[in-house]
Amino acid sequence: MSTMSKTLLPDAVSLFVMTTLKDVAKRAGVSAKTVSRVVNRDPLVAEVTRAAVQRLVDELNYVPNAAAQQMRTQSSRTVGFLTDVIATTPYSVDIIRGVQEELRAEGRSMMIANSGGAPEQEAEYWRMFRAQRAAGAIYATMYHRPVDLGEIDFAGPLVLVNCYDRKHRYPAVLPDDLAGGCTQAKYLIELGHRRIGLVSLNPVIRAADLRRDGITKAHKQSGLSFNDALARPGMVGRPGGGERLVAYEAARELLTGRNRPTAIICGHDQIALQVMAAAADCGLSVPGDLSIVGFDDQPTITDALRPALTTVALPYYQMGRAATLILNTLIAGGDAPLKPLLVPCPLVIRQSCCPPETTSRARRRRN
Amino acid sequence: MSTMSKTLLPDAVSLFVMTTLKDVAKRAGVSAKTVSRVVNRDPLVAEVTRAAVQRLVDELNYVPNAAAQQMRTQSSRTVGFLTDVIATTPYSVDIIRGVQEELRAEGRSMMIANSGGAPEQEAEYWRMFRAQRAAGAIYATMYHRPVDLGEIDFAGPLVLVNCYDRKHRYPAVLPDDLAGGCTQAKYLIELGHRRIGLVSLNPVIRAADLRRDGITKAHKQSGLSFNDALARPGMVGRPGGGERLVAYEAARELLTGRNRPTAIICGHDQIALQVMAAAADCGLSVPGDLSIVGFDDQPTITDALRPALTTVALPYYQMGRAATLILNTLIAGGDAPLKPLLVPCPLVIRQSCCPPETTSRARRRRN
DNA sequence: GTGAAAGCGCTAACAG
DNA sequence: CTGTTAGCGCTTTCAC
Repeated sequence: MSTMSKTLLPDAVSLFVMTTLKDVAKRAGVSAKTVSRVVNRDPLVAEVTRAAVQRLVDELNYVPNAAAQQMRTQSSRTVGFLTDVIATTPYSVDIIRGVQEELRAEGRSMMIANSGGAPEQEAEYWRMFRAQRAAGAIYATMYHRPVDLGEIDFAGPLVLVNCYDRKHRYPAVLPDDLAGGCTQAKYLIELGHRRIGLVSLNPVIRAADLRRDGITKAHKQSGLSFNDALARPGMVGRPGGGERLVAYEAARELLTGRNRPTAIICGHDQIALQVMAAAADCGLSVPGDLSIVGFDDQPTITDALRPALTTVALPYYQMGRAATLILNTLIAGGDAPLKPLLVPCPLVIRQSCCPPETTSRARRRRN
Repeated sequence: MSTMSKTLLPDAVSLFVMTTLKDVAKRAGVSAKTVSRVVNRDPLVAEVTRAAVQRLVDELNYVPNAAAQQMRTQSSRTVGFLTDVIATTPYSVDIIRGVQEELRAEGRSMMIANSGGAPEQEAEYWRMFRAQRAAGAIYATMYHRPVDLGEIDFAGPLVLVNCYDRKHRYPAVLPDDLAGGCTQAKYLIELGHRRIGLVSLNPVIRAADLRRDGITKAHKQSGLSFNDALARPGMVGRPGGGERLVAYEAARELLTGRNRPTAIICGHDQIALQVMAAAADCGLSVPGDLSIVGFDDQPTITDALRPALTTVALPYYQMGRAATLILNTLIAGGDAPLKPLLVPCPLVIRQSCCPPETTSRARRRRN
């Protein structure tokens, strides 16, 4: 049995008359304030009263009206979450999961909006967050990039995820792409590879540069140097409009050219997918003849590939949590780190890499 | 310049004192009600007054307090969106996009929550929606399945997406998996294939049965019959815990056995990925020696594969929109369809299928 | 056309 | 320990 009854407003917007504090108070024979105390766990209530009221609260299934609470306390438990293009990189939605997990811990709720990248829609949603009097907001992009937020129509604390404001006005949480690139290269170097190829992200993307720097750094740390002749872009065109995968062709070039690499670092798992296809078409076995390491760790690809793909994970879930922790601190009046928080990208070892020497032997062992 | 000023509550919860109706009214030298009229586009306001008030509204950047509106009108523009495990099937988040698109058209906002499948958390979130006095709710699962919602602590209208209540108490929007399976088979049959294999979804999943029925139906319609001996599960184990891909092994069985199929229908794109790997390892070229058709249309896989994967799309975005249209109708006091709404799954033709006769010739043409 | 008064459900401040 | 009063920001009702 529900305690709500349905009625209709003139404009046919449905309305649920729900149990109120007063209802509970009346039935309990106490004042509204006492019920309020019980519901809010105020210890200054006699145990007998508390129990009696609580019983009625449960029985009537009373849930306080958040709007009324918000009005009275002048404070909101709602946080706004705004994204550009949700789900272009599928697992980036894990950011949402992470955010929600932390919000839940603080008893906050999340109002979500997705602008599709259109500035007018963004403005509309900031306004919506303002209308809700959101206590704070998180702005997330679906790939790592700088953003121009301009003058935002929202005055609460704001934390950026996967992006950063060019003017550094807001705290940001970013994947540590430089270290990630370093991790990719280091792993291959430690396996013994010396001719390492790169089929990179779209060069116009910030992560592409950072990863490249990481790869160079890893080589330097081992007293080696990365051979630029073995690097090719795996994607070209404008991101979010006409971007094209050319990793297959790039990989074929690398694999049929002189000085064929024994391992290839990929800008992401889709690129790895194409590099694997190119290897197969060149008659090379993976990892026997060619080791491949991806980026992102998109389970639908990495687990499904044969051999399963060794990759570096984008820690979206952790980034969502980290951003929310910062936001919670800001809402509570605390301070945020001045510099972007870099979240590490862990290596996920599967079956697509092995030492270069043991080629045919390793391959046989594997079968 | 912002019109908000920041202060702190005793418990350090931040609060923004924002412009109110009264502020605008005072500055405009009119009553609060008049400002309310202007903001709500009530035509019964003198044009001069309207313009003057509007100017101040813009200048002070006044946005009505949704909580106060909700209290006074006893009606909420908020809709709750609850999911089980967001992002296990990556593109299922497109449901969110679809929902949001339709909500925006109605000026509603969305409160999102994700239970991870835990019943206690679900209960917590229904409570949260109740606290917000949400006008309605959408419950979405990340793969097509029946759900036991039990007694839900929410009395507003509820629409299910990608799932249905065993007791059929709520309207549901589902992908038309039967027709989808039919589409897969029909396409191959029309290309001329007569020995069609199937590497299916986990048999415990409802869609597996429906698709199978569709495949059988397509064969019947062409006066053929589907050969059960060419069917294998591509996934085994409990979904959402220990589920394993075995499509590679299944495909090898089919491809090395007698009566080798000239085409394989896959339960989803990851399965197709493994089938493609198996084909390559058996020395078969795709589509020359073997046509492959997937399901889901996960762009990260289908566009990245070489050859690009012909597949049947799961219409998540449309499903989200359809569910929200139904919800909007219900909120407005209208009726919902009694039977689940089946959304068609369109065929997306790429490069992984061709007629069976032209094997080697087609292959050469393609290169 | 416009304004004054009342009240939605809740809690802060204070009184008892 | 418990109750009373007042008011958060808005819109409904009704009067002018």
